[in-house]
Amino acid sequence: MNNKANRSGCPISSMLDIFGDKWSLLIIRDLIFSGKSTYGDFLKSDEKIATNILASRLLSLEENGVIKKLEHPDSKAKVLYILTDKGIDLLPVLLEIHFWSEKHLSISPEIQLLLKEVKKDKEKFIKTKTKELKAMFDVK
Amino acid sequence: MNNKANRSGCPISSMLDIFGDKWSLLIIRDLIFSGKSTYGDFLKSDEKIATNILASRLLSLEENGVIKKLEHPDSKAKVLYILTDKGIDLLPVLLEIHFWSEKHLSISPEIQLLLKEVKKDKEKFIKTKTKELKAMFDVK
DNA sequence: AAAATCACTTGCAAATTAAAAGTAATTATC
DNA sequence: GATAATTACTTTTAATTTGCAAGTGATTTT
Repeated sequence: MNNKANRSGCPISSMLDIFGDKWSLLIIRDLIFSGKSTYGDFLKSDEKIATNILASRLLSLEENGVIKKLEHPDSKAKVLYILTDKGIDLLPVLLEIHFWSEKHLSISPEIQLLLKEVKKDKEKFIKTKTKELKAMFDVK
Repeated sequence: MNNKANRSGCPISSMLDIFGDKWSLLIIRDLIFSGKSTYGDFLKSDEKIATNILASRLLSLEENGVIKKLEHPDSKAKVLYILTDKGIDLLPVLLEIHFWSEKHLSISPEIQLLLKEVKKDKEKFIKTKTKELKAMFDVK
C-alpha cells in the first residue's frame, strides 16, 4: 500500500488519502464506540475484515499517527491498540456520518433511538465522550 | 463494481458501502463547494481522476440517490449533474472532515482562514449553505 | 464540411483486495 | 512439562479494482 500519496492540498482529499477505503473508519468506530482494542477484537466485527487487510490498515493508521500500539496489560501474546488525540478527534466526523445514515439509510430502531438522544446536545456528547476517551487512552 | 453490498447494519459501515473509496466524496465536494456540475468539470479537479473511474462513481452515486443526471441547459452535448437532498445533507460530514484536517494535517493558510470563519457559527453556515444548494438544485 | 468538444467506453497492465492456509510467540490445559 | 489453544500476524494465490491510454459517437463550433 502506498500511504504516502498526497493527491492535492485539499483537506478532504488529504483526509481520504488516509481513510478513503471501506475499512479504516470501521476500526476507528470499533475503538471509539465498541471498546475494542485488540487485533482479535477487530476481526470479530460484523463486517468480517480479512486478516491481511486488518494488519495493513492497523499499520497505516499507526503510521499516520491515528492509533498507537502498546503492550497489553493482560498478556504478552496480545497487543493493545489505542487512539491518539488525532484519532479521538474523528468522533465528530463519525457522528455526522451516523446522523446522515440515520436520515437517509435504513438503520435499526435501537441505534435511531441512541442517535436521537445524542442529537439533543451534540456538543455536550462530543465533549463528554472525548474526555472519556482521552482518560481511557491516557493512562496507557 | 458491486454497489449493492451491505456488509452490516451499522450506519458507518452502510455509509462506507457507498462512499468508502478515494473518489466519491471528492465529487460531492466539487458539487457542494466548487460549483462543478459536468463530467468535464470533475475531470479538471486537482486530484486527476481517471475517466473510467469518474464514470463508474457518477453511476454509483446516481444509483444511490445522491446525485441526479439532467439535461444541460446550455448544450445537448453536456450533462448536468446535481445533488439530491440526500447529497446536500453530506455537508456536515464534509465540514467535520475539513475541521479534522485543519487541526491534524497541513492545510493552506487561505483554507484555514475560511474554516475559522465557518467554525464561528457552524449551524448558521450549514443552514445558509444548505438553503443555497437546495435553491440551486431545485429549479432544475 | 471539418475540426473541436463532450461524455463517455474499451482494453490492458498494475495494484489492491479477499480468502485461505501457515507461522511464531505466548498462554492455558492435561 | 508436554500438548493444545490462543494471539497476532504473514504468505500465497485468485479475483477484483484501479489507472492509463486510446478509442467512439453525438453534438457544437469554426
